[in-house]
Amino acid sequence: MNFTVSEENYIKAIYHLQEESGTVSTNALAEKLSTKAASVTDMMKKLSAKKLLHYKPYYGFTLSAEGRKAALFIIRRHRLWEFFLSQKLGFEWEEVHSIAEELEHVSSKKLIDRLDEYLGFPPFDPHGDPIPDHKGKIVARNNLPLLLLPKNKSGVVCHVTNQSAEMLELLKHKEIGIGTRLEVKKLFPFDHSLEIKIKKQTLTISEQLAKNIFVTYDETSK
Amino acid sequence: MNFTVSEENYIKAIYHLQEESGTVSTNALAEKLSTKAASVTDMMKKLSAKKLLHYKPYYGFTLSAEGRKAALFIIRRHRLWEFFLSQKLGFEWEEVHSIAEELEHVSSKKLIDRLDEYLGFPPFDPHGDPIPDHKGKIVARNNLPLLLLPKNKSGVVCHVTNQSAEMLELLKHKEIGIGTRLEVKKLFPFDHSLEIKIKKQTLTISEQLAKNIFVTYDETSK
DNA sequence: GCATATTTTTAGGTTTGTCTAAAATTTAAA
DNA sequence: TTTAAATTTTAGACAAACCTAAAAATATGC
Repeated sequence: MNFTVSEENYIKAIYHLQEESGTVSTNALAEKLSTKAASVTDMMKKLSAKKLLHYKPYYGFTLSAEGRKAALFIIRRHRLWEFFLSQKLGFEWEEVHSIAEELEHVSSKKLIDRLDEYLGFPPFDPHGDPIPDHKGKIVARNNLPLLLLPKNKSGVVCHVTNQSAEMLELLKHKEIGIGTRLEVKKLFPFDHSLEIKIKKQTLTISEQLAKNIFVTYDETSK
Repeated sequence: MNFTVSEENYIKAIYHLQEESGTVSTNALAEKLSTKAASVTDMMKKLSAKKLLHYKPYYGFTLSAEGRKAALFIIRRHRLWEFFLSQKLGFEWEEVHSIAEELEHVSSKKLIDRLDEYLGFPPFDPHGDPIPDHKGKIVARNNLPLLLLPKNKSGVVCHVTNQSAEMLELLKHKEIGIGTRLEVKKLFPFDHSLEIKIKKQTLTISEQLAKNIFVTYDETSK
């Protein structure tokens, strides 16, 4: 199967929306892709004719097995390039997303499998998202939203959901990254802000930021 | 300046045709791009409106200074990716061209400059073609067609012009690559074939193949 | 349960890059 | 130098991916 750049962007966006919220509406997809609802409807007809999604007019759509498989290969390419950019070319994590957005459409399977090997088959990209393997298989992540981490128990940041440059800039400023070990010390009901400890420092983060941070909680650790 | 994939392919093709034969005709360009003359005329109007080429209907076209600069940056991207594919990912030299053809359209300048640095600022790609630097400057090559290499003087292969998979396959079979040192032993007037010596072996190559091989001739060597 | 608001689809139009067929222009040949 | 051949351009169409505005269908409020 070979897709246009536009088709690939739609497939990927549908996959992500399904992950985030289960359902995908025409308007939600239009917003995600910065396009208009009418354009989405056009493309839905095209993709459903190609059997990539189940589509019933007015009742939304979901990816077919084949569509999901296609999405996973696009995501594989995206995340491997992100890893390459960050690891080999020294890009900051807030820069990699937009460049990988272009590289992901280069579709030689051999290229991607070789790149994967060259990078040492990394299981996660720089944002902590899992990288599908050469068969499109993705590892399950055992993670917890930071807001649910028990107080005074340490966790390790493994994933951030929102990948806007704005949020990544804030995380970088606070020196929070994938792999950072931290503890929640206090929760203020007034504005739902949290006080957390990283190494020796104590700092405050907003509810909005905390919602986007996921940690692995290692029950045996201190 | 930002170009579409199509515009970039036209700019690059015009540059190469100019290099090869000085002039560029509508038909030659159409053939090079596997398209039709009418499509070429359409694009010529577009590119000349963008001041990338000098165009007078019925009298051909040449790249403007700006068009040449654009071409050199596209070629820079292409050749750096070729080098990466061959050097880092272990691709054979006949495989790199078509993959680089896609990668070259990813246009982040920062990406390419970082890649260049990562690769150690290579001056030549795997086919021996020079890689323009970050300012678009290209080094002059001091090379000689194999047919003009004096008999019994050794030269080093530095460049092959035809980059079809067919020719590269043949070169690989005969174990001739960039950097191979060889000598011309005999020239047969009947079919213009050559007998050459590589290391300890003697082998025969056709005129057709020899025409596409260029060597550096080091006068001080044996 | 009906009227109104929201969402989604349809209808019709635009741009980019392509095509075929016909017309215009230049080149070559007799 | 005049005519035939080859090349190039124009004219008109088409597909992909997008748009706006209007119509259709679904969801919501009273």
